[in-house]
Amino acid sequence: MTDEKRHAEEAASQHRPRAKRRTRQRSVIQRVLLEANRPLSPHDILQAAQATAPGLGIATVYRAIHTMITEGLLVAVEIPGEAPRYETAGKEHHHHFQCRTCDDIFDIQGCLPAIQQLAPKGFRLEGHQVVLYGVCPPCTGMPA
Amino acid sequence: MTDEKRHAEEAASQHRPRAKRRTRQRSVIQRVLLEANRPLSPHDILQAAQATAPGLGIATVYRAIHTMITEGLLVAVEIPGEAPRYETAGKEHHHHFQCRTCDDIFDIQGCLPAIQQLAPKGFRLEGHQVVLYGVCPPCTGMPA
DNA sequence: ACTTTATTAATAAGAAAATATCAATTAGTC
DNA sequence: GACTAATTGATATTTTCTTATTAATAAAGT
Repeated sequence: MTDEKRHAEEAASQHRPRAKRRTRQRSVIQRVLLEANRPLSPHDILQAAQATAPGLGIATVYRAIHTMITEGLLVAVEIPGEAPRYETAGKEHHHHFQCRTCDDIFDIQGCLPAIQQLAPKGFRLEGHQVVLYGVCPPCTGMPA
Repeated sequence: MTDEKRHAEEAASQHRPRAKRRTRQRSVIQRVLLEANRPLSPHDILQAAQATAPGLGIATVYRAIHTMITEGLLVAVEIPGEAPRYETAGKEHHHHFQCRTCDDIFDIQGCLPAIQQLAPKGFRLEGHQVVLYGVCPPCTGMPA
């Protein structure tokens, strides 16, 4: 009856999972995102993380992304016509730049308060997003 | 030999297709886009056009979109996290508003020249896009 | 070290958008 | 009105991205 009793207790304790484990894969993924300091796609993350964690699978990347979003560590960055990227949460309001050569996304500081004036009468403005397009420093031939 | 001669002529004339036909379906699709005066998704177009052209298929909508883009009558409008919409070409530079209630996209007149200052040093700025989010007049309870 | 079970890697499956296929239809021409 | 080929409608297929499955692995507690 020991098993049954334990099961009953677990059920009573609202199906509490043992605990979140701190795995090597998840640590590597987190570090990759912190060091990149710009939005990365799941594939970007996989590529970068595999340097430190060989054999890492794409499913694990997606699972880690979901977990980290739930924990408030990551936010999704949506760029027109592109699959979502992800970057570390907590940054102050900012926008993004997409390089037309390498397709990478970069953070852009600053905003335009005047943007509040663009909404026509009758439209309730709740938020906005600015995306700049062009060529990033590396792709223009600059060292870094 | 009449047939062979005609074929030869056609081949010589660079495989010229007989002509673009002005079909009922394509006319209806074009009218829908003109009257909407805002970006529509292929599904939006299908829905609206079926009122006038019962039995219209989604494939025809996609084909018409491609044709019209090639002819310079339409342009694609990409909104973050959304499938592309399409609107009539030739409008002057403008941006878009997405309603968080109905997901519809609306044209927004005006722009922000100061946006040119947002690109950091080293980034070659070639274009930009602004998307406003909020609630459109109909969804706020306004008649129209 | 041993046990438990959350986590992983590999891959199948799913979801959504767009395209290809093909017999039937129809616009444009004679 | 008849003819020819572009076009259509219905549907299968492809493509891309994401999630589910499952046996094997490996954290964390004892």
